[in-house]
Amino acid sequence: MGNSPIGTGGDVAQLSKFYRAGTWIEGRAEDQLTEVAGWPGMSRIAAFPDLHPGRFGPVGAAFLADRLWPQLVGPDIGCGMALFALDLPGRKLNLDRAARRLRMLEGPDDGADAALAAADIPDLTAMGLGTIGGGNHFCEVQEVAEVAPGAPLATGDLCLLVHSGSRSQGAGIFAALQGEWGAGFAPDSDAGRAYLARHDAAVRWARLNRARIADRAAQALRCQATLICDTSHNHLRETDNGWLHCKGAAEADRGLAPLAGSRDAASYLLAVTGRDPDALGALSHGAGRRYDRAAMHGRMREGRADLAAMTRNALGGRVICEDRALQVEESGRAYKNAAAVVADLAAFDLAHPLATLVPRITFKTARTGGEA
DNA sequence: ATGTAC
Repeated sequence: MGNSPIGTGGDVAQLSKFYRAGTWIEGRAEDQLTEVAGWPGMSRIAAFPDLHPGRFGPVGAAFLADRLWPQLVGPDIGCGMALFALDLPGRKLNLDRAARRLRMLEGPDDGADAALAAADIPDLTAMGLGTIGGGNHFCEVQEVAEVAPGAPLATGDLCLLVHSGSRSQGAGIFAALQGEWGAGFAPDSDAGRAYLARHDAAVRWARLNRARIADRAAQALRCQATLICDTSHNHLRETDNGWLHCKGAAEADRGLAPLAGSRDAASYLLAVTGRDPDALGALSHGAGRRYDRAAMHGRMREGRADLAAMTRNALGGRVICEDRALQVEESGRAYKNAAAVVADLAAFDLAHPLATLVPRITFKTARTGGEA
């Protein structure tokens, strides 16, 4: 199911859509799918319910090709979601005190150099390691609400969801290409090999970055963070059938995957089935944007009182986002309904919810650091 | 996405 080959010509990728008729998908995102399906050497595409328009192609899809397309990965190479269990019960969380302490994430990571040296990642520096960055990135303390049998978390537990990537490292790798990817890179070309090596390093750096952020957040909260799962959603890798590019599409080969909601809506821990080969081993990574950044400024009041109210989320939790534009652009209203995304994934038997994770403190950015 | 441009 879900297959809808487009066009009548021969050289068009097979497109599989994993969303149902009632799911909100922007027309421009589907136009982009059609466009990328016609790129040379593109064989199969899987599109997921968090699909939305992006700069070089749609976000929320996986693309199988005979060559490398760096623009389908984008500048934030290795960006992903990592979920950690905290050994701190939800009933012990003092929201205001914890929010104050988490402000230390704004500062530099004193352990970055040592962490990078231990990881032995070639040709990248520790600059920015352990920091969240901007845009849609965040570090969120969540409380487990509902759980399904087999969940590695229990109701009332706290966890940490970190969404971040390779910061200026991946952006530098992408920028160095200067847009000169032509009709993609042949994997065995000098340019292709050089990009792949740098890409792989950035993917490792980004995973390390999420672990550093979680360690720093746990330190701020006087507890320990234990990794549950970490899935990259901007990367490419070689498969038996070609080069798989994931853009806003999570790795679905790890049994588990986090799916981000928004600051106003629950995230999910998913059990991944891996049953449908047309999904190309990928999966939704979040709710997906409903409105682009510019549109959000036309949709929200931005007065002092309005912005002050945004320090609380819709569920009584806290939001630390002391950047005026980002506060509006990353409002919960900018995102689609994560529960509907999860329902679509379940309907196609791609993944099923194991735990519902309610946002308690969303940390984006602070103007000043936190208390010691 | 970006130690955020001219």
